[in-house]
Amino acid sequence: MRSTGSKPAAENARQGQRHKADFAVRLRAAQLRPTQQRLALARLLFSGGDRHVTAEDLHGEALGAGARLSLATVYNTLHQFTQAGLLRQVIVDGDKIHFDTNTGEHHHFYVEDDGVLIDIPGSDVRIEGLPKAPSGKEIERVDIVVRLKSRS
Amino acid sequence: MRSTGSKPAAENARQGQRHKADFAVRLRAAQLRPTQQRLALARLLFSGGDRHVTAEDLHGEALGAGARLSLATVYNTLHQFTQAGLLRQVIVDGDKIHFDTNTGEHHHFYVEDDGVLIDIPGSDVRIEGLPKAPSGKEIERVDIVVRLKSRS
DNA sequence: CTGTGTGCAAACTCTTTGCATAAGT
DNA sequence: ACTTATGCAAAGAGTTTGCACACAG
Repeated sequence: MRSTGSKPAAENARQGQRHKADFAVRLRAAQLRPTQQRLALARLLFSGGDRHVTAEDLHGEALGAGARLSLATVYNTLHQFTQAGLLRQVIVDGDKIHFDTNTGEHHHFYVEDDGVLIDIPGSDVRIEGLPKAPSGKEIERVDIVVRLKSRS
Repeated sequence: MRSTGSKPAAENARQGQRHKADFAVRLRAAQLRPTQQRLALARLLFSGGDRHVTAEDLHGEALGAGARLSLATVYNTLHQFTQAGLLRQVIVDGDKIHFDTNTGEHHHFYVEDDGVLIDIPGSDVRIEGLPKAPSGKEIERVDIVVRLKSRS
């Protein structure tokens, strides 16, 4: 992971107000009204580095941060964000859907014991010998999940 | 089914019944009693080539084939088979668990439109540049899922 | 016989949905 | 004002579980 689109700290520091506005602009660009709930979730999701959350995680976090929203809204919002390309879903277990703020090409370690996801930069990994898609189909995405267990 | 009396091992050697006996032996090796239901499912799963099924699929198939068993038993059996190493789970969508009769190293195409899985032989594929597992963890398995969509 | 497996239905988890209310523009 | 989101609670899908009965050894 190099200089991939990360903004220099200077730009962020330039204008204190800009942060909030950024999220609003970003939401608007996705044709989503910047409501309080969506802004709160966007702030939690996109303020720091890349994150992996489940709906429940994020709901709890939002409540803890003082936001007032329902789990249903979190689900709705996560799906809207996903559809808008701000998030991506990661399927690793049958139980929960994980949402990933890193929408670039990359893969995952999955720690089965505690359900934690860890990014593997896509640039590091090369896959060879993959057959091409059956006729009539095209490859939408290639996901690699490296399942980890604690060493005993 | 047929003889209510004792089934001497000699019957296993009988040619005509060899198939069935094979399944019974296989189940027994996994410390699973070869009950009617388990035999019926084993027959459906392992008679032909490799298969991918969901619990509901298999239940419907079994009923269609004249077996009399409940969905709960199918779930129980699939998990027992999985634990015994006869099957393996494939997680590709959050909705259903797919069970794969191919327990060897291989990967999958996943056709998102209709939920169909297609094997990719593991021998064909090579992955390079994968970071090694974080300390304290070890790699249990590497799964590749190639998601396909219909070309428009 | 004795213990294990099965069936049934209820319980459970995660996720989605419908509709009245609230908020955004 | 007019439109779009939200909250709530109920519904929904897939899967699991508890217990009485049935079957395999």
